[in-house]
Amino acid sequence: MALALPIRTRFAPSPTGYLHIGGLRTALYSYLLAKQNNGQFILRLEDTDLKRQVEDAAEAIYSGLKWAGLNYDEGPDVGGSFEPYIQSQRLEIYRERADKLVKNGNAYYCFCDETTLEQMRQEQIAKKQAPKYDRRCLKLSKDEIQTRLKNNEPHTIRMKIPDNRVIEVNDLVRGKVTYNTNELDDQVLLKSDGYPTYHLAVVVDDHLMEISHVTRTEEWLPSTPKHILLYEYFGWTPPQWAHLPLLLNPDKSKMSKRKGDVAVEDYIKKGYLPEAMINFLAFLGWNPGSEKEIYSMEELLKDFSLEKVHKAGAIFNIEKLNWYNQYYIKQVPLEELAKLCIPYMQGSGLIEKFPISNFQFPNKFQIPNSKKEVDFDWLKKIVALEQERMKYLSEIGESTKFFFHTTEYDKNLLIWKDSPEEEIKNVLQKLLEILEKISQDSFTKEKLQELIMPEAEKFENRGLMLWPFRAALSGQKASPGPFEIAEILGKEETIEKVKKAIEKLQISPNPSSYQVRGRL
RNA sequence: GGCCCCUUCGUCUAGCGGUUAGGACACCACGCUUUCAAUGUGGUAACAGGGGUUCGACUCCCCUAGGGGCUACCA
Repeated sequence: MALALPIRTRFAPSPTGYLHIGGLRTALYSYLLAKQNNGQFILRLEDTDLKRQVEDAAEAIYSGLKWAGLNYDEGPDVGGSFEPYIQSQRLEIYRERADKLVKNGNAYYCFCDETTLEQMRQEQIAKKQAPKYDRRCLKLSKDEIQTRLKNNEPHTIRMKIPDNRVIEVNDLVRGKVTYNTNELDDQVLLKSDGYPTYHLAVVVDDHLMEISHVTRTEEWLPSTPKHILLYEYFGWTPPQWAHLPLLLNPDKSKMSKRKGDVAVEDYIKKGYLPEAMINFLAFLGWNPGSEKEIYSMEELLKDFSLEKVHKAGAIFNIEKLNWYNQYYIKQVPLEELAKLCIPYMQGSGLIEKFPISNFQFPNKFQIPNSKKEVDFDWLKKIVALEQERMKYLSEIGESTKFFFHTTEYDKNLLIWKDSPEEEIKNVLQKLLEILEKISQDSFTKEKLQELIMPEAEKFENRGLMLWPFRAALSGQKASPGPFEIAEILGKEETIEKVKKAIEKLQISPNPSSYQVRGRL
């Protein structure tokens, strides 16, 4: 085996304003490859398209990677010995390299403007030819080039692709792929605005930054022969390539913004845990070959290997992500989970926001539009009830709102199966009597259960009492059980809610709901 | 259109010449159960098609079909 060079990988997104979920997986694989070999993982921003500049776009990338635990050793915001890591700050470097290629005859000036090129393309398409630059500027005389340059005519620098050569790409996941240079276009390397295209910049930077393994998605495979040629022109040793399968929409098209949530930020907002996201993403295109499905980052570092990466694209299946997330939510210690839930409770208006500058975690939380104040332990109890029900953290607002506010519900919700309203009312009356006898001090789940269950058992089906009880407290079709809710609510509020339910049943039935109930 | 890549249950996948084609998600049924969730048990469900090679093909080769990517002074 050859002496192994230090492994350096990079994640090189273009800052578009958000971190793409597919980008995160690419970053993950790159990170794993570097870190499992004691190598370095680098972040580089490829902002070479002026038309797509987005203000503060880098921030989403930094924070998304950090959220996922993909800490980079070098990058724009952390520095490193190959600075700068932002391509728009390296323009001189690319210009210099491009000039060198022109000097060596591997590239040439092109003065064609966009309309000329577009016209050319249209004509070629009309003639059913493959659109390709016709090299008209390659035929320009030295003198003409000189005068046009002197006149400051806008121009680009194009790569000169050799005729009829077979270029072999040796890809770590795809094996050997060959291309004939006749199919390649004379790629623009330096644009007329002085910015490099991806192709120039990526080759120059990967070389200068001593990247050993280029991991990127499959869409780049067709341009790899151009990159190989550039390495050759420069006299550099190319890196190893690994072209990863694409992440697909359910309709099998490349995942895009138009077809659903594609920004990591969206998933954070929804309340996905980084552990779940990493585990899920890792398995989209790779698996250990065993039946183990739960993987922490440490375990991934141990078992991940490029050889086991798939070739076919993988559909981003949100159901599976949900399952992973639910699994990981159940693993989080309650104290921590409750803390994680607080921003979501604030976001949905369950509790007041507190100043972010407050480093101190508050002891008391205000409930909006109410004088009520609750403490962290109380919130923790609520979170405990939801822990095994939540698919993602943002559900907490909807599923627990009845603990915080009085909520409206249809009185039919109180009806157990086909029981007459009158009977439900009596049951709730009976329940009320029991509740009133319990002191606030012993208003616990256990005590309530001890006193109420025997009463409920007297009915043919205990649901006759337990259902209306639960419905009265939650006002929801689905919720935790009545005893758990009652304990958290406390005696006063529990009784208030039961009374309210009884009142509902006393109001004369409104005709429409009567019909909805149906006599069928 | 041209070039390239890909193809096992609906989805993520195991399989690397001989398996009752395995697992997970989802789905369905049953159990537990006041609802939901969780959980337990069981179930439905796949080798794109056609040729070869071979004693034997999901596995190797070829063709076809289907899907995807690229084909910009975007990445």
